[in-house]
Amino acid sequence: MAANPLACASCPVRDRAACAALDDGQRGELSRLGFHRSLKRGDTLFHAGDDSDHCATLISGALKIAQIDASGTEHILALVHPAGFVGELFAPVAHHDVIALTDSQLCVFPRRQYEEVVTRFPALGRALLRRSSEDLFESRALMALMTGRTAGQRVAGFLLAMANAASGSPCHPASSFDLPVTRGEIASLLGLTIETVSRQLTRLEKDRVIARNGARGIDFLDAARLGTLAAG
Amino acid sequence: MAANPLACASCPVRDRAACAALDDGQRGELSRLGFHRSLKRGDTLFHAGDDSDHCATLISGALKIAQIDASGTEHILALVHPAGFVGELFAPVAHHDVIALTDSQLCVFPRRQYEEVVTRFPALGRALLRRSSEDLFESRALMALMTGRTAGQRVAGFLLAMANAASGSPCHPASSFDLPVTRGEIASLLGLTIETVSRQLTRLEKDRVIARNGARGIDFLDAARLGTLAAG
DNA sequence: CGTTGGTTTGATGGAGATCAAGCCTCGTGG
DNA sequence: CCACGAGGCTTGATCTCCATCAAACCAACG
Repeated sequence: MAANPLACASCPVRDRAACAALDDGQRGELSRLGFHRSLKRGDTLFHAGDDSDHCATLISGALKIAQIDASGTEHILALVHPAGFVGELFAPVAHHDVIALTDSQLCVFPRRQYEEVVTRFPALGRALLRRSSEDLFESRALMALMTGRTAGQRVAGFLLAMANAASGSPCHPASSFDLPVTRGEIASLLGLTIETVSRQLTRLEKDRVIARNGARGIDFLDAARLGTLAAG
Repeated sequence: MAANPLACASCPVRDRAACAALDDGQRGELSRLGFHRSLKRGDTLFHAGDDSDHCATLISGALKIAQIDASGTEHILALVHPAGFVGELFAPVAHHDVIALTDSQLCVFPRRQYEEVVTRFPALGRALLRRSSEDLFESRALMALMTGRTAGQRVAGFLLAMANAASGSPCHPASSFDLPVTRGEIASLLGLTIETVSRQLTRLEKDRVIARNGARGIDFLDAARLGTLAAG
């Protein structure tokens, strides 16, 4: 949780994150309020129920937004990729847990001061609205991915989504990448069990649609086929 | 699609919708851009793939946001209740269909002009951001409601959610209300089949947890029990 | 090494999908 | 006024996919 001065000039997400909507002077002002924070895999950034007094932009790594249900099982509601924004500006307390899936770097801001900047620089508000709309669209896409689809369709769709996320641009998905999540996390995202996810992956490998490098590495051998499998 | 002048003064959602963030003068300006529109059950407001050139606030009634998958089945991604906002301000084309579930009244605005007002009145942008965040939270709640839960839990949770929506305030849910949706629409929302939804409802009735008035009416006989059933 | 956390594989059972009738209820027209 | 039909709803019988239970495997690490 070291409080370094922010180095926006060399920030890898400087033109994709919400703060990209600001000009240099405005960004400079915002940067004086924030600080960098590093998380290791498994570290918790926000805890459900805590005061919602900070927000953050993800610079590198990956986060999960999750919830523990009444029976103690974790449900992953969303993944956050670099340039993503987390934190609730309107609720007094956090609704969900936000946890690092891999080692991650963030820009963290005190919520109060961030809100004050939002009101002073409406362009930032617009950028947040755009991000929020995109998150909403993504959440609905995930819902569509889960409902009324078989385990095979869900896993295929998930792999395609991760390929897009891995390359940063949806136009040309990566054909070889590492999953940032464990089998259990995939299962939680897709509403399946670990075993079913594992079986679907071995099946895809047997059918020569993908190859696996260790537990996390994925290579697409037949991306087109994967697409038709996902579409069902 | 009659173009009446908007009557904000008597609008039933005037202090809950996004435009509530504006003062009277600003709202007057916005109102000159919009027009009222009535939809009958089943009417389509926006069609997936069409140019996203309008947005709207729901005054009364109920809408569904839906998507047709590759196999031709409709998936309902969200319900919209009065004071809700629909339309995409950032995408060039609509991602989803927006269809009336019951006869509905809306305020419709040309997107271009609405955006222009948003930039001029940042308070409106903030209000939209707040709405969007709430929609996002609701979408995630629906995801949590669907994943890893049995059919009984989903239906119970759905009934509670509808009771809250029917009364407008989450603090005191209605104990007697009409569902705005058909069995098929419930099934689509919950990722179940019509038959399963029907069976769960008859089961709840047999167990004296609810009573049914015709096909759409629901009375809670034992709301507490319904809550424990939903929690699982 | 042994331990630990994640992953794979196998055997079994059950919740819910699917297939197939029958049943209300409302609106239309003879 | 009643017959009729069309949607929507309920109920039953069967089947299937995935959860569950159980055990072995693998790699990293102290």
